[in-house]
Amino acid sequence: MEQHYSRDILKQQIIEAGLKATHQRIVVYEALHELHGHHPTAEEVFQRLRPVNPSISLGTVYKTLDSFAERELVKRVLSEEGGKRYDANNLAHNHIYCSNTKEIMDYQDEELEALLVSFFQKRNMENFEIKSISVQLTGTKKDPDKQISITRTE
Amino acid sequence: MEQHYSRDILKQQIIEAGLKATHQRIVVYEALHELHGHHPTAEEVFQRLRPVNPSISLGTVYKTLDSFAERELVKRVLSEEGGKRYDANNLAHNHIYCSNTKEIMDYQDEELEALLVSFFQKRNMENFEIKSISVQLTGTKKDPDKQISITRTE
DNA sequence: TTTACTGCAAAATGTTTGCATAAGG
DNA sequence: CCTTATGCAAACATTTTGCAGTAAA
Repeated sequence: MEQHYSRDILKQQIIEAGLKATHQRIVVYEALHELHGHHPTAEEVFQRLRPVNPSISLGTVYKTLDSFAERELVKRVLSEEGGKRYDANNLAHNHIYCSNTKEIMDYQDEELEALLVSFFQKRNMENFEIKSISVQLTGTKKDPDKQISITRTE
Repeated sequence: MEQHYSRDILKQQIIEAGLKATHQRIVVYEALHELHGHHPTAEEVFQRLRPVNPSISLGTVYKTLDSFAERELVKRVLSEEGGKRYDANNLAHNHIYCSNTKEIMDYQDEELEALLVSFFQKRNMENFEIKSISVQLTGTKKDPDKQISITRTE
């Protein structure tokens, strides 16, 4: 489940995005992978990094996340709560949001993607080029302490 | 296109939501209807109301929008930009987001809703009750000055 | 060596809170 | 009346900015 990314690989990706691979950027990027699916704010990334990197500054984390988002190394996550949240780029474009616990969970579903792509091919969007389609399920966990699981019935 | 809501009707809805229908709440609610589809922030609502209601305070607008959202009179709109945005409740759960102009446009599509509802009935969501499904199309307007139009081809 | 990035601190924004006064039911 | 909402100002939180010093390429 927890995937490992070596710093060398992360460094490479930062360089490929056209940015200098500073130590701060590498550890921010690493933290985003470790927190993948948790959609942290700049503050949360900063708090996670601080113990090990005492000299890092919050301003740098803000700037770093901004530049990552601009270069599409990470994506900004939609939020109703009104703070900027980030996630390491990945394939899951869909989110499940629990309005009780405020959790935002990633949700990947190939079949859903395919369905939507084919749906929007049949729609004629004049003057708009679709870059991505994402679905947000809002609702409530029946048992806040348990996980949500999704299986196909059919 | 621009739909009219009399203050009496708005007042009625506020009361039905279990809130006292103060003048401030009525004009905030009215502004949200007038700005429907524009997804304003508290600040934007405040600026709109100020000329006609010089005594209204920004704090009240914040509190009002909060209580409206809590009572589900209005909905909070998802944003990547990290500010709280609101909209009068309506049937369109889908948004089209232009990453160049930062516009968020409402998009209603019965057929899409039906497709998704039936899709998720076939998925077995353990421990989660879906309240609403919304689709976000991210992309770019080809001509920033023109409107986006959507037609069915098939 | 040159350019771009960092850290720091201050400023700018955005949002919430507490409380005395005012208004709704 | 009694309760709840308002306005105001202060507190708090979040994000951006400017700049001198530092590190990457």
